[in-house]
Amino acid sequence: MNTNQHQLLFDSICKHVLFTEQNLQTMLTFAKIKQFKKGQFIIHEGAMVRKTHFIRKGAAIAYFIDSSGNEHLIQFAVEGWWISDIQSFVKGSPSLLNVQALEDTELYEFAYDDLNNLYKKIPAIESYFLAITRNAFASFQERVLHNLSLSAEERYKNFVLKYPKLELRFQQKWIASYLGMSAEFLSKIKKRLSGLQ
Amino acid sequence: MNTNQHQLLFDSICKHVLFTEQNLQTMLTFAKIKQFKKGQFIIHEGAMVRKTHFIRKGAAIAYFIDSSGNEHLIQFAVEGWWISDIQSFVKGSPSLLNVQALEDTELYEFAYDDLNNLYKKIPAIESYFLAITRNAFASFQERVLHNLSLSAEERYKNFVLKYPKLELRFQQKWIASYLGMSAEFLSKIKKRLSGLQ
DNA sequence: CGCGACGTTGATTTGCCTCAACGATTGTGG
DNA sequence: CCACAATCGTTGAGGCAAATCAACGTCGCG
Repeated sequence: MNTNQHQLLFDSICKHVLFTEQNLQTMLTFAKIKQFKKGQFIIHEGAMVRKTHFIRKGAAIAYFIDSSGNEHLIQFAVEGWWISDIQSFVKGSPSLLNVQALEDTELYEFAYDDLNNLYKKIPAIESYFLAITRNAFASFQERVLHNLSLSAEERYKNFVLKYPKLELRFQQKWIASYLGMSAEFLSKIKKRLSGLQ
Repeated sequence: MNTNQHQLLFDSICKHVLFTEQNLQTMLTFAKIKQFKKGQFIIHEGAMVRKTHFIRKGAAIAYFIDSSGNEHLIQFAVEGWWISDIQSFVKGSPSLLNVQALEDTELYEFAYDDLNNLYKKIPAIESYFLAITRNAFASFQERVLHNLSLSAEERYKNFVLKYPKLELRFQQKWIASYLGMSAEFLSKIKKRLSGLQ
């Protein structure tokens, strides 16, 4: 097992805390590496999976299906991002979300209990999770703020500025859902914007 | 300084991690206790305050003022809750939010750097912050989900069920703002609901 | 007591949704 | 590798949930 193949995870951690290659090796003994084909489910709604995932390759989404059968995108993830159903992960309750691979995907899977043990062995990992959880929290707060204060068109323009790569990589219906508008309306917004410039 | 007067903070921490009274005493040496009169600002928009606050008594809100001058409520807080501008706190950027006391309020103030030092002395505090940040993250995710999938009336009914005490304690205009609807529309919803039962 | 903020109610408007039909693209099995 | 299906994106018509605007009653506070 060489570090090179785990560079993405290593870098992600080093960005926030002091971390050695030895630490990484220890951490990896707690991880399962899994592969998913495009379209496969990483977590199924209703499943009891107290796990979180770090994507090494590919892309995935987490979405919710409401009582009318409409799908609502909660989160995107690509290489270097974490994805899970945080509510289920924290509370140990059944998953409310589906997490699905949108491309062939390779990821690290960590179980809740294993992480707690890891924190004891390597406190820096807990610091790392505090840092990234705080960032995720801040970005969800920003999303709420945008939902409250911006029009559909402004939200879309904002999204393209913030995530130009996601815009190209994910289908428009998912982007529309993420932004809280219908796919048809996003299509009209894009037409309007391209006509203007 | 006796523990009794700090029971609320102590309990909040003990709910998540192992914590001694000695730990609490150490933690308190890093805290400032402050008082605010009803209406006073705890954090002003634009201020550089890398601080977070735990409310011992009273009530506060964090809200955003958009480019049209409309106020949007991001967060409520009462006794036993933490409140800050998380973005500003994490990044060290100027505050985007106003944090304001809605009643006479007493709180503990912790500076970002002090907390980092505290984590080194008492690792349990970092575990505690990971736990509560994760909870806050999960509840913002739930809020996004509700915004995406529920009608205004459903969001309101949900809110009353989840926070019956907040419903009584905060003005309706703030509750409407929190739920992403106009104050007038919330008024109409309440009338409709009271008429039905 | 009087002023200003808050809450209520109704009339009108609007941003966005829904539905439907059609073109474009992608995936799949023969 | 092509044919066909399925999914996705586009466009337009019509509708609705919620916003906005305005007027008035009410409450709390200096």
